[in-house]
Amino acid sequence: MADLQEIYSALFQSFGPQHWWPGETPFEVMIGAILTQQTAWKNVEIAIGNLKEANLLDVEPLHKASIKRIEEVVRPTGFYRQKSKSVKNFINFLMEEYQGDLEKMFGEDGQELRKKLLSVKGIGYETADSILLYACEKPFFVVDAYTKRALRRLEMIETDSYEQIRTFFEDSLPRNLDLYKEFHALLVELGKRYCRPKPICEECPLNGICPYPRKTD
DNA sequence: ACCCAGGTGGCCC
DNA sequence: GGGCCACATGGG
Repeated sequence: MADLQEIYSALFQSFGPQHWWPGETPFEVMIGAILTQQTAWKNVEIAIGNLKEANLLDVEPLHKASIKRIEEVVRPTGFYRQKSKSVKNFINFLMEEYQGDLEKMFGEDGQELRKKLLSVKGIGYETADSILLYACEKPFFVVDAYTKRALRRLEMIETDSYEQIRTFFEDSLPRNLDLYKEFHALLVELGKRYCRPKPICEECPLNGICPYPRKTD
């Protein structure tokens, strides 16, 4: 069976560095992580643009902004009523826990911070780990739908459990921030291009490694 | 007219 | 712990 290093090498050789996360500041990364839930990144770009336009893309202004105002600017990302609440919940968390000072947040122990993030309504495993990895520089592997689908088709997992798949990556790879960042980004690129619900296996860089072309889900 | 997108919380068992 | 459902806009 294929191993993760082999898959990483094949993806990196084919796609090259992905320069993730696509955000200018850690705060933008964190808000983007919430807004991109079950949503194409293109829509998130519009919402981020709206937030910048409205000078809302920072802790203080978002803390003062009403839910209604936030709903208006994040509408293009879909689920906008839920997401505006999630953003508010997250900002309230930052204020209460760190007085809005992100440096205090970054200074916290990773495991402890993860528990706290997961207690915020609207932040689940993937969003928490995206924030931890790409904004806080804490080594947690991000698992998403593309990751699960790819590993399923590679026959490297049986489970669908987020935590089991995350620990599978973390136990199999060197604990390296840049590796985690790049690998997750490459898996998303794989998912977008080839490992789709309706797969496009012919030109997939994992062709020859992945048994899926000969099989079905 | 479908199907899909870098999920999550509530409810139920 | 897992299965099912609502949540919503925008693009192929």
